[in-house]
Amino acid sequence: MTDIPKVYSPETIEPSWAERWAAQELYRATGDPARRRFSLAIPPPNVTGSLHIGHMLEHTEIDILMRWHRMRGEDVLWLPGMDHASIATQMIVEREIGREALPALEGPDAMRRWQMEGQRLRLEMGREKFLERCWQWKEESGGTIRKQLVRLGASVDWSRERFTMDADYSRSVVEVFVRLYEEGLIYRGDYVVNWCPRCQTAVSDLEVVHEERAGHLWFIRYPFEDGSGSITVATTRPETLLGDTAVAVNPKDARYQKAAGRRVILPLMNRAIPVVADEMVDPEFGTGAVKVTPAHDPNDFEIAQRRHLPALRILDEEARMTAEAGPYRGLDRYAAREAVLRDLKAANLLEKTEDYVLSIGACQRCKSIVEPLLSKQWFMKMRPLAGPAIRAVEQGQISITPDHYRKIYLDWMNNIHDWCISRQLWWGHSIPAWTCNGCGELIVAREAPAECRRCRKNAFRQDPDVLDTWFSSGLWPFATLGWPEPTPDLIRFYPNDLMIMGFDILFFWGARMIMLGLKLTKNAPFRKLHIHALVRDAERQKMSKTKGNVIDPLEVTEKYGTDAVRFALAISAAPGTDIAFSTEKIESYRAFANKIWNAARFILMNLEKLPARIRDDLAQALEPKERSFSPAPNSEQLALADRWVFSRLAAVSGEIEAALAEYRFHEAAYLAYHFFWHEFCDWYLEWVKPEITRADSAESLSPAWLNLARAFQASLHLLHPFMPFITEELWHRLPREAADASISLAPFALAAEEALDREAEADFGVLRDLVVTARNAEADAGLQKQKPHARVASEETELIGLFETHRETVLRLAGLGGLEIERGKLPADVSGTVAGARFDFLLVDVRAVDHHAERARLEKEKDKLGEALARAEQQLSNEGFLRRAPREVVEGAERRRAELTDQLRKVAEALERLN
RNA sequence: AGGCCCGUAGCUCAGUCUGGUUAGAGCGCUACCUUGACACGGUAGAGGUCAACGGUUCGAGUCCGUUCGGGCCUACCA
Repeated sequence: MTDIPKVYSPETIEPSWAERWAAQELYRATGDPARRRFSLAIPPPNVTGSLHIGHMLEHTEIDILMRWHRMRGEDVLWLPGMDHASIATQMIVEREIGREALPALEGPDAMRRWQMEGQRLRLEMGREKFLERCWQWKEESGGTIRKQLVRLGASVDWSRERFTMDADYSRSVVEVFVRLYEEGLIYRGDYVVNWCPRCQTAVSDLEVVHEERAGHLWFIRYPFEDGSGSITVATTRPETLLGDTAVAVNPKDARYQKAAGRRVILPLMNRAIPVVADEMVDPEFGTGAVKVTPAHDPNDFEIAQRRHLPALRILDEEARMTAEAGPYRGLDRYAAREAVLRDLKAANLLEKTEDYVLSIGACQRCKSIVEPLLSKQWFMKMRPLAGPAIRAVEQGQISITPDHYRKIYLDWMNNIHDWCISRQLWWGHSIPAWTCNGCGELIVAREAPAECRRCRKNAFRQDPDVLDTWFSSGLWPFATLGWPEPTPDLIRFYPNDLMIMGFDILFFWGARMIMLGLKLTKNAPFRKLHIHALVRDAERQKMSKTKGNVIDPLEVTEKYGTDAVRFALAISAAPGTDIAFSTEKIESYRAFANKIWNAARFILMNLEKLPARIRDDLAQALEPKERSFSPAPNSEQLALADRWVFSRLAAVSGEIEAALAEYRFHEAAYLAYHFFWHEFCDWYLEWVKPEITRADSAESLSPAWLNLARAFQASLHLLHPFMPFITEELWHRLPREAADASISLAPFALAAEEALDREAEADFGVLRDLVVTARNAEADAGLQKQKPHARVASEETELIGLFETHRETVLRLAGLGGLEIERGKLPADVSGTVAGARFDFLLVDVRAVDHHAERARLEKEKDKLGEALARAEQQLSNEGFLRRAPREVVEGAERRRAELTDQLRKVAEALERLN
């Protein structure tokens, strides 16, 4: 029986619902062709980490939409999964291995030492063993993420879970590589790439984060070979001079007309190198002459290609000087810089040094300064892929929201560069390329070749590198559905209807998915791409572990309940604006959950008092068979409230749906919040309270009960996408016929559109105004406790009738002892008369009125009204306004003027009486 | 170097695209209320020259321009 606690404790109900939803496979997509489908693939979290608050926002937004679409009767697929996070996972596993080997280490340096030791041990243990460790890690960490998703109530289809390194998925990856290679869109070559000397791998442009740092610009003299003077170059990296193979000047630069074609002696190395002319050189910068180091600078590399200059690699994979650096061999890049500068100074070749702020690139993963390095890598040609991806967005096959991300996407696409896709790592998809041991032939194939097509030998070595993780993630929307096989799922659910992601991976992932999807499936991978906000802390700082301002979703979930956290996120999620998040915010929506709980508690407690037979009838009446509710005819007093609440339900449902359709989560959540708290609870529930708390034993289900139960149930449905747990729980506590059903599979909007009732809303509104006017008057008079008597008068016959009908309700809600209802106006000379637009109101027998406070209040009111009136009059006396403004605006102003004049007059009269 | 976003109540933000009532919300604050769902509550209230200046317009928080302040992104300036 009614053992409903006064305070809602989410922890007592959430975990069990979460498990039941998953265990019952409630969210398994049916594939039922009779229903409209709605599909979305989860942005796969990394197996490396557990979920953070940003994930929770993402999953909240997605889940709201998925639940909403499902409740609209659609066949919804939300496909879950994870990606293998090549570089990040490898780092973590290395560190683990290092930690095991050196358990005694501690202190700030421990991590780094473990990492180095792990890297060494990895090479020692070999590829196979290391990968075993990675898989082991993946099982553990992946399990954690899965548990978190379940706990957060994400309505995903677990039967279709995917991992980017599943066998089927890996086959898709190989297929894509081979196809693109055969088409010439993937190629291998020697280019200057971003090399991370710590991770020991190439990384793509996007994986390099730029940062401004204070540095220097060194001016170095390169003497002409013939001894006639010198040419001065400016550089931020003097140590790379050891690998210079030319000096370049702009051909149009008058200063260097005679220099081009001559030779200079490379300082310290005493090598003669040419001065070449190349357009790329900016005459404005530095001295207008630039040293050319083809193996360590992408620009220089291009110059070298054009001018047929050799490339000398003076730095190795660990950023130490190679044998090419002669006497500097073995030095670290920064030690080498010191040595070079010292020697230049000694040789009097360093002309000057200037302070200079330069932008420096660091590895996104480990923050080491990346080194531009010439090496053999695999690349994907992006221009041919970008064209269709630009058109798809420009022509609307894919819509990107909020709108300004569309422009950012197009801008990036239009300036795209080739993508370095090979990584010198072990954890990931091996590149399906083999080199013949006999003749060196390169063979790219779906499977290991049996014999060389050129020399017929049968010994090969496979390319040791793996693919960038984003290469495989780029296939996510279709590879998860079985592509390239035409599986039923692929046919049914591809292209996806929607993709939601954070801005930080728009280029990494979103753009590449679009390009690859269009290329490989001839289809956009999704029709809509929505970019969600970033969750920041209350001071709008980015959350980070080092700052210690992170909000851990599981922690706050346990403390405040998933529903509260979800709701706090949703109601803060205005498109295009970052979210300032705080536990205070969560607390206020925990209060909302508590409010819902207590409304239910009230209803359920009274429901218990009804005879069992009536409850059975109610259970039947709550089955939404016709998928729409409207108010059952009721007593005159209650009918208005019923009509009103169903009208509001119908209107609010529509507004929420409109907001959700445009990803205005904040608005949708607010609408549900405001309706439930400030309409359903504050007015409807209060209105019908006496009727349902009455203890008499009814023979049959009363319309009051039927309407209340239905309105409450319909409210739960509206709230369910935002607060799945509490709504599911309460929905089940209502009398039900089928115990195994779930609110998540029931219709979203239960109130029928026919329930929209403007007349009921208007009438209810006037009564509400009367109650509020009375409360105001009582508060002003300091009489909240006394239950004073009052008079109300109106010149409208209908209002008189309305007031008469609802006199009892008004008395109760306003806390009045009695109410005279009169036709006409109230005498203006009686102190305390409040004039509304449609009625006058007066407290009678008011003794202790604070005249001073009353006067102050009235003065203020008068000023406010006066200002508003002046504005209206000014507008109406303006001929331009009368001539040009639309009629309804002018009429509105006229009406306002009339109302304000009336109100102002009454306030002035009241003031006069006081004096 | 280019581009984007933001500046509205003490705090966090809606509202600006599509100009037109007396500019809203949540939290916080003040007063009153232990009324039989809820003090994670109820009732009422205080609090804003919408960053500044100029322009367009009958009318600007909303459109345009400039300035100031804050944040972000892209880029091969050696």
